[in-house]
Amino acid sequence: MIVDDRKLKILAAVVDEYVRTGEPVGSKAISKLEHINVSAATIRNDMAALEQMGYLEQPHTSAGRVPTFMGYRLYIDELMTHPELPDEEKHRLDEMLGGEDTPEELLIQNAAAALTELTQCAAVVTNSVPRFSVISKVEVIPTGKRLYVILLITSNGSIKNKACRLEFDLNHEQLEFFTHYIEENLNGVSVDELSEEMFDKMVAAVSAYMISLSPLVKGISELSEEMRQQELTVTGSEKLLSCEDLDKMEVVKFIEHKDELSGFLEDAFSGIQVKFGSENGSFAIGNSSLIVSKYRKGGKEAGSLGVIGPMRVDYKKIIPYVEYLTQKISYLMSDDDDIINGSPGSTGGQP
Amino acid sequence: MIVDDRKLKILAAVVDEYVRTGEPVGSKAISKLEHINVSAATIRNDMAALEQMGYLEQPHTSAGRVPTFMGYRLYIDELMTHPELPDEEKHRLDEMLGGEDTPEELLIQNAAAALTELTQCAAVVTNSVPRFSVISKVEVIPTGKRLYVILLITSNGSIKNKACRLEFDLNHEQLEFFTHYIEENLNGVSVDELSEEMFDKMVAAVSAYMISLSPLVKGISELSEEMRQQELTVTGSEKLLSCEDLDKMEVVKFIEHKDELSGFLEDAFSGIQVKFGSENGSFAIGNSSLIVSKYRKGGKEAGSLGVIGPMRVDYKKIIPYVEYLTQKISYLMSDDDDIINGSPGSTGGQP
DNA sequence: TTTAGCACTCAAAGATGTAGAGTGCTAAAC
DNA sequence: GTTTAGCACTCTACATCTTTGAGTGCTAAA
Repeated sequence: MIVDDRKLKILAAVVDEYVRTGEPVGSKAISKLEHINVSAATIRNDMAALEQMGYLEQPHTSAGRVPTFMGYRLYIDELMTHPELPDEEKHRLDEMLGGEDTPEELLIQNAAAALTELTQCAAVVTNSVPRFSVISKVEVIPTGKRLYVILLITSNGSIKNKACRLEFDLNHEQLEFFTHYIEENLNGVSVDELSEEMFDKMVAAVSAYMISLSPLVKGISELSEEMRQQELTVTGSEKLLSCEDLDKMEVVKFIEHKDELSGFLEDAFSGIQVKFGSENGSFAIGNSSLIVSKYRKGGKEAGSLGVIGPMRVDYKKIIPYVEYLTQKISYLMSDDDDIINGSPGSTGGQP
Repeated sequence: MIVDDRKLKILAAVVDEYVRTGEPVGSKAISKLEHINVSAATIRNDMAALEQMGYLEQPHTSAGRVPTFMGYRLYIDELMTHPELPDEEKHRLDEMLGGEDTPEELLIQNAAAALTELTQCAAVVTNSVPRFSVISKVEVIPTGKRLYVILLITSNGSIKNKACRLEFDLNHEQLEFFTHYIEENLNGVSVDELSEEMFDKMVAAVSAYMISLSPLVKGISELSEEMRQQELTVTGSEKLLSCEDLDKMEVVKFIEHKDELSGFLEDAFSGIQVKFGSENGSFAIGNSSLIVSKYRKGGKEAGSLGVIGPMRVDYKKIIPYVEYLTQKISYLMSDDDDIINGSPGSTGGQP
């Protein structure tokens, strides 16, 4: 079976029409399109061929054709025309994102809100994980009887704290020793490098000096674990429920277990990706489609952003949105970066 | 129209049956109940009267009757029998909550988990707001060029932090002055007492010394605002999605905007409360019912805990659960109180 | 005041019929 | 060889009709 140009053109036309109308499309409808110059009968023959090759299918004998997910795949990867977003749309998105001084968190939230509104689908975003930022400061502050607060600050400005109860109170000298030890071992280490073993070694080292210090190390370890954690947010999931193409039960299950998506997003390659619900296990809304891209921060991949909708979704419209937002956010974040980085080495002015 | 005892008895029976079966209940079904000794025809007359008074309604002419929300209201407030929870159930709940040394946070979480499991509805809890705890420590830590982290700790152990950028770097003396000033003005002040004016006065005071300190005061003000904020957690919301009586779209919207409930919970009176989704604007899942109660800490109302389910829910079962958990948590928290309070005055061991 | 009986109503579910869209196949035209 | 027109065929969606059963309201008797 030869896949000639005309067949591909017809496949593309079927996808476009189906996306537009939501109804199975027949040979007649295609033949009426401006850019198609063959009769309905010819199209019928080609459609039968495309069906045999697995790109189209018929819901029932006397219905038009619907793209299979192989058909969509071919369309997206090879056939789709990919227009640049017009300037006015870009400005609109810029406004929705917020200006240069918008905090990172809000930037991501705004992107999600914009995607939900513009695409009428659910948006999925992950926050920027500070993978390549380094520990810039660790403080241990006494706050009460045997009660201490650990404070962890990284070069990208994220701050975490945790209360910690020890078995004995530390005297000035012990606290000094511990702070000094931690500073030497952790300052400048990237969040991603921090490993279980590293902390085990540290526990061993400080225990030799004083056993009751080890809860502090454990606390720091937990904090760094928290920092590495990426949070996944899905907004506008109600749009999926009002979508006829999707099984409500599956949507509900997905909403309940959206965290499972997170591993999948991390594994993805860079650049824009389109995955169908049926193509993998963990993200299993049948008939659904996930369009994501990774944004960067300071040149490194930091998080993902995209859209979940029915497979029958306007890829021509959505892909440019996701692409532009990714670029813009990457740009805005890299811009911020050096302002926040400050002078991470400084442990500055304690009285 | 007279509302005699028999009519009330019949209303109660209709609610009970409807809660049990989920189907509109007819006169025949009621007449078969053990404690009802009149014929179906009599019941029909009474039901017609109850319908006219607005307590019952018919989905269509030849169907049985369903309680209106006025009917539920009357049932809950006046008719329902209210059994004491049997001891074995109490013990079961006690175990699910955890022992006396369970931290407050966990206590609340466990209560939510218990409610979800026992009622097969969503549970809603708010954390114990540190309204009456006092500021025990404020620190300002330099972390980079013109970059400072403010740390706020209260007597009940909650910790908040915030990054803050100044226009100039502070020298040792300025930082000392500021820390000292804040300590004098805020230590021992209860979180609830902190007011806008108080901070305005402080800004004025420190500005006289150095204008660039005011962002720090503003930061502290924002942190204290955050502290006063109550966090609302909804667990088991998936139960609502698998509930036929509720509109899935509304449920999903509620899950995404659950924060809106928080204001509503704060306004509630003490004691157990039952509110229907249709009875107020901000909590708008049609046909839903919210059963909440406030727990106390040290004699003062500290937070809420309860259940969200369909209006057709087993009030006889759920209300005792919520009531008992509220009492138990109030008891456990008042017990804990002095352990956690520690030594709030101490600003301890800075080198 | 309560009850039995009966005619009435209505929704849900099944049966039947029709219209229309779309197909595959064949034979003729290019 | 490829494309097209024509035609019989298939199947769904929709509308209409019928049946069934649960439940009611009303009336007259207990």
